[in-house]
This record gives sequence, structure tokens and C-alpha cells, in this order.
Amino acid sequence: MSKYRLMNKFLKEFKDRGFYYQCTADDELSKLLDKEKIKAYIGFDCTAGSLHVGSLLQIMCLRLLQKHGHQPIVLIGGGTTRIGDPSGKNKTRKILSESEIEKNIKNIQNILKNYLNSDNEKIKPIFVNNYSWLKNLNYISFLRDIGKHFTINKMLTFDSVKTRLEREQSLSYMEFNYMILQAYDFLELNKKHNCVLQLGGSDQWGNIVNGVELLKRYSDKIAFGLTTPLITLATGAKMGKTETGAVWLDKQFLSPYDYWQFWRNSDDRDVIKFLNYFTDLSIDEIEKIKDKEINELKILLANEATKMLHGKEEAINCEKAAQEAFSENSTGINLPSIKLKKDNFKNHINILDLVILSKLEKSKSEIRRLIKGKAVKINNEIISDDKMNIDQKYFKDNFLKLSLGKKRHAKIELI
RNA sequence: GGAGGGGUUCCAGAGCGGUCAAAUGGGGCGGGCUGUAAACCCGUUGACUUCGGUCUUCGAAAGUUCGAAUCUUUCCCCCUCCA
Repeated sequence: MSKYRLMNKFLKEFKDRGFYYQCTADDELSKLLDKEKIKAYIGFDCTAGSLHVGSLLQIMCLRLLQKHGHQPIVLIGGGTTRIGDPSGKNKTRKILSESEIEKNIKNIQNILKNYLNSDNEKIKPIFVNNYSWLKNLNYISFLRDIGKHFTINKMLTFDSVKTRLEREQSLSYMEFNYMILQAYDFLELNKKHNCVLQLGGSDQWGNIVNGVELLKRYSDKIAFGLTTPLITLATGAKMGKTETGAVWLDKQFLSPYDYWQFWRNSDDRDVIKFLNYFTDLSIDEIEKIKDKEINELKILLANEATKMLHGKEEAINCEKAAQEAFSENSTGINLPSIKLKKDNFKNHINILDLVILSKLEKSKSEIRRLIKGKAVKINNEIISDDKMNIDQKYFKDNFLKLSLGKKRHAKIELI
């Protein structure tokens, strides 16, 4: 901290953008980064079938590394997922099947590829799966070579262990070993790739420090750990999960339109922060525009974030669709469309069934409630009767716009 | 191993034989105000319904009863204290 002004460019940007939370030794790290291009890694867990915005800050860290000429290593925890990280959990989580894990790994890699530069040999991401080394560990030699560097006394002091022990549920020996395995990952990546830095969320601090210390003890090597803060929204909620579900970084789970909307609906107080975290706009640019009309900034944020994941074209489409959908007399023509066979309309279809088909809502009771609350619209006309039938004359050029409340819109198209 | 306490709808947490689809708070959803924000106000929040009702829920199963989230038995799980 003391040499802040002299700080390495990568670290400086890391701090200026608000990514910085803790570092094992920032002065030394700064010096090292000035001297040479390094390899750094972040581990991703593959419990879920995809990644959501909760991991986006980590992904942005990888991008930032690349931007400054360092090479990121993406560690997918194929092995450790088989164990389960006890951090922040009060229950042992379910163990996934082999095929599920394999599928998740592929999917997660694909998402990351959207974000990372793979063209430049020097900085292109190295994907590794810790299962490849963990699966063949020999128990006795592992205990002797690695285990001896860990004391139970110390391990018991880690929050992840402590909370589980003190407070509620049991902690299995299997999970207890998680932190050792993660430390071992760092050692392995150091040997194989000369990786000297591990990044992660602040909840990973303990695990990261373990790795750094293991490297020191085992091979007398200096390595570093760097963590990012836990992002909370202005409302206090954790980032990444909405009530409707997680904000997935994956078309199959969340449409680009909804992804765009997620950013567009950010809390005023979060917008500048998010521009720093989740866009490529330079700090200077953000400084320049920060007093612009807040809704313009939200659109900018949505565009930039969507562009990064889904591409420029999609981002433009999303903006158009949104503009159109929210305007007074919109036809909803640019909305993502739900296609229905004309057979469904031999005569007519009940409004409730139509909404169900649109997938905007799946409970008829809920739709009835919405209708009572004047929240259901077809072509911007309020529907007041849940027995109403919709026939083909509601379709103009074979489509109609269906709205639930102010924010949920869909285009129903006849084919 | 011994002694107590507990498992309730998304969450927290009341209820302790009928008036219980279950208080209250949080969250969500919708409406109002606005700016697709926040705050605030109002409504709503198991499913299905021909709007009369019907069906499924209070850890699991069996039982008592006209009637059970509420009582009994067995089982599963959790917490606290003692050994």
C-alpha cells in the first residue's frame, strides 16, 4: 500500500476499479509484475451447469490479467467439486455424478471462452482440470509430503471450518480436506506452469493463503494471493441471484434480452460501480460520463455487459427490443418471440392458456390474480376477464404482444 | 450412552383438536407515484376451478377422533446440556 503511486499498472487498475480486497504481499507482487509477465489462476467450481453473474467479477479479473499481458490459468475444479467446499455452506452439498460434472465443465469452459482472448499465444487462457492430478494422488505419500505442512490446530481456526464446527452441522473429514486439496492445486500449477498468483473472491482468502504457504514450505517458492470483495447490491442482497432465478451467463438459461434487462434494471447507486467492474470502459471514460443521465448510463452498462457475453449484434438487438417494448404504442416486434403453431388457434384460445404457452408465467392462479390487478395486456390493451378468448384477429401480421406487468413482455408469433 | 428442546407454507417465526391454506415480519409479484431506479402507499402471495367449491400441504409412516399442523405410537433428522 505504501508504494501506491509506484504501483504496477495491473495492480493499479485492479485497485482503481474496485477489484482489490486483500493481497498477501502487494509491494512484492507489484515489483514482480513490473519485472515480468506472469501466470495467474482462478479456480471455478463446477457444481452448477453454468456460471452466473456471481462469478463475473472473477472473469473480469482474468480479462484484466490478459489486458496487461499476463496469462490466465482457468482451473476447473473437477476434482474438488467431488469433495465440496465447506466455505459458506452449512450443509454438505450433494455429490454430483461423473457425467454431470463433465457436462458442467464443458459448459463452463465455453462461457469463459466468450470472455477471454484466445488468439494471442502469449496470453491465451490455459484450461486445466484439477481432477487430472487429484485423481491419482497416493494417500500415503500425499499425507507425508503435503499433509505434514498442515497443522490441525491451524485448520481448525479457518472460518469455513470454525462455523461448521461451532455452530450447526457436522463437517465430514472429506470436506475438511478441501482446503488442503486447493492448496495442493496451487503447488501443482506452480510446478507445471510456473503459476505464481492465485486470485479469488474474499471468501477464498483462507484457501488461497494456504496455497501460498504450502508453496513456501514445500518448495521454498514465493507466490501471491489476491482477492476481490464480495459484491453486494445497494439493497444489501448478494449479487447474482434474483428471485426469478440466477442470472446465468448462458443463452440456454437466460436469454440475451433478459440478461440485458438485468443490467438495465440496476439500482441507481450501483451503476458506476458496475461500469467499473463489468465493462471495458476505461476509468477515465467512466469518470467523464459519470454525471450523465442515469438511465443513459444504465443502457450503456447493459449494452457493454451484453456485448461482452453475447456479442455486439445481440446487444444492439436487445436495446432496440427494450426501447420498443417499453414505448407507449409498441407492437413488440423486436422482442424475443415465442412461436405457436396455428393449430392452437383453430377457433380461439383462452387467455390463461395463452400466457402459459408464452412461458411468462406457469400458474393459472397467478395469472388470474394478475388479470384482477390489471397487469395482463395484449397489444397494450388491459385484459379484464380471465375467461376471455383470443382468436386470430388479435394477431397483426401473425404476431401479438403479450405483457405481464410493466416488465415482462413477449411476442407471440403464429407459424 | 443419559437428560431436555425442536423439525410449520420462499425465509424467519406464531399456532398446539374444529372458526387453519395456517398470525406476524422479510422477500417476491402486481398496482399507484416515478425514471424499466430508490423510498413510500395499496393489494396479493399452495394448485385447479363452471368462482359454488375441489384437491394437495405443517419431517416420514401408522393410529385415535365426526374432525388433527395441533393428541398417541414408531421411525428419520437437528440443537443444547451431562457422560
